[in-house]
Amino acid sequence: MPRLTREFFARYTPDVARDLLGCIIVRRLEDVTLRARIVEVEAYRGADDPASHAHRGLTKRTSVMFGEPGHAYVYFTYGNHYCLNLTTEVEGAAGAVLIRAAEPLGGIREMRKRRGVEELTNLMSGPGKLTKAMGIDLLLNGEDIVVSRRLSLLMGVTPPSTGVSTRIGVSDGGETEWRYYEEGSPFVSGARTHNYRNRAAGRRGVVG
DNA sequence: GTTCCGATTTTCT
DNA sequence: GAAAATCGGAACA
Repeated sequence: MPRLTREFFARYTPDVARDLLGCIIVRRLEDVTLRARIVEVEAYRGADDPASHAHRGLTKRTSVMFGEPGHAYVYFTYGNHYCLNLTTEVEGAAGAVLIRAAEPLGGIREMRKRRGVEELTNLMSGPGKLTKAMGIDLLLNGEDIVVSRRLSLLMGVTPPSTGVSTRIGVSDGGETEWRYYEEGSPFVSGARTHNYRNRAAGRRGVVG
């Protein structure tokens, strides 16, 4: 399978986000290689996007979002978790796609060990879980995933049915529907542990 | 320098 | 259903 190119990421962020569904994340560790198929993402842009870290302009933290497309933007949040994003848009314009959930494909034993849980659908069904399962932390912030050996993305097959909804966990995201997920996938965040129907099911486009 | 709070997960009631 | 865990970045003084 071909590796995703610089050009793939140098586009309108929501388009990149949607196209990332089905693509494969490859994480090479010292003695194991972990592979997972992306099933849920969210798009974040710049000044026009109040939910984005880059909304208030360029800072030390968000500089990666403004830089060359095709790099990893990793940040630490809630004092406990890391989140993996892939930068988009041409250099100088802010943009990134948050990888929210994936389907484990390879190195599952290692992922279980890192997560401390057995269930496949609970291994990477959330942005914090995903980074923990794949051993992704701030050391990978800024990594060029177009050429990196430690972290790379492979072209995949777009899911037959893609769901769309508002973004999760953002306080000021408005009605912007920039969350994309593989419809019906048990590996999507909240598919088992939460119950969207109790919250804002309609706004999230998740029914049943 | 100080304060506030988050693109979350887990655990307890 | 609610809250704790836990820390760095960004904003304000």
